[in-house]
Amino acid sequence: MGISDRKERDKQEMRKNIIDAAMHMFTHEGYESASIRKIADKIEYSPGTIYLYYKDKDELLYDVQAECFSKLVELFQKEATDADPFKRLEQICHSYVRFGLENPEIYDLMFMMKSPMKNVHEHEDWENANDALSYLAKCVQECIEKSLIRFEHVWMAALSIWGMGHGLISLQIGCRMKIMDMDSDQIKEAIYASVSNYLNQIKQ
Amino acid sequence: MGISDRKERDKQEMRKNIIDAAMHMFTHEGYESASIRKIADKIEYSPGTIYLYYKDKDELLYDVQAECFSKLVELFQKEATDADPFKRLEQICHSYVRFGLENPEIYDLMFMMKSPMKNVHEHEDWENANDALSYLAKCVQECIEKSLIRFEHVWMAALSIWGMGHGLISLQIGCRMKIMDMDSDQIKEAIYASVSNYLNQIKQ
DNA sequence: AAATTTACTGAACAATGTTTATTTTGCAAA
DNA sequence: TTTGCAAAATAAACATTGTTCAGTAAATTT
Repeated sequence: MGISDRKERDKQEMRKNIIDAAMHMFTHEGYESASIRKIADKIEYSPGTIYLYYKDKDELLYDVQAECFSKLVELFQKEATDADPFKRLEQICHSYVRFGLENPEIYDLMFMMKSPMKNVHEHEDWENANDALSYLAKCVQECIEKSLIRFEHVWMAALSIWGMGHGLISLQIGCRMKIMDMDSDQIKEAIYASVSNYLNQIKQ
Repeated sequence: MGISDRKERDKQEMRKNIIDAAMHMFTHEGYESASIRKIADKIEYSPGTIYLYYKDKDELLYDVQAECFSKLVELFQKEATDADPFKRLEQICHSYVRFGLENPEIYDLMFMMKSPMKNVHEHEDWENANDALSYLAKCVQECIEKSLIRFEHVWMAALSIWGMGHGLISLQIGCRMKIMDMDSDQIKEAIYASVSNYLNQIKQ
């Protein structure tokens, strides 16, 4: 059926339209401005229309999140390509930290906000993050196979590395680094340094 | 002046009243239920009254956060008392992780939510967290002085340890651990294991 | 007892996510 | 081309938010 195909295509196009508007709102005006009404305004539709394509805001944010993750994966593919697995691991971490610090609102949506995760139910998996996390996991696996890091289990290594990176980034984004008496630039340097230092500590 | 003293005491008492109600709301009904109106309802005042004691909700949440931090410090003082600095460090981390995993809403308020931090301005310090962080920092300092951990700078060690702990806890609270195909209990075990493992890695 | 300051209220405002009755639109059949 | 119908979009409404403010009650001072 050609017609229902086109209908489906139109629907996807409208969704893309909505996602793009939301994304733009997020990056340029900040999260607080990304209300359903303002997104609707931007694409020149009424607020109700968005609910013909998404059952609620969480579902929409989940799709925006997906878009963000594909940008992160792109970044990995561009910046983390060293043949040596450990160096590649360093590149991944560096890209990840920079991505977080330069795009705090987007990082928030991807790794901190609860609302986009509301529709990822128990025993379902979080598809959005699969590619990005696989990129890390594969690299970690190679590192372990070649005995480049002091870990035995891939998942534990990946979790620890992710944990360290995310911890520092999210403390900064959440303004908790105000406890340190450093200015913003010093803090960012400290975060990069801490992650590098950690990688050196697990190196063997 | 005795009268203005009593006035001040009354004011503090009312604040305590509000904080307690908010805290109870937070822990028992969850963050979403902790609206100004519901807090006002609980203490049997009108919503407007709360604004005679707090200029906005952020300021109120900041005070609730303070209460939470004093509970965390109490926990440290109860559970992290080993004479050996490294063992004490392990106790601190263990208490911190357990506190986070058992009180996700409170942990959120303390370490994740932006709103209570809105009134902590640039070049001001985040008083609420001082005692808790000092507890960690002092312990770390002793560890470094006795060459028990592979770190030279206190602040970098503290930041790294905090970063790792917070990273893992907040990923779990923010539902990001759904990427791992483990159930909730397994994930919690993995978090404890990762933190312990990290401490062993920095041990020297 | 009267006047004044303080404490509190309750209604209103603006903004949010969401639902629904109604209208507009697009398209196939007559 | 006109008619009828289904799909798409809207405008208005609802229930919540945080917050403000004019008015009222209470407490204190004169």
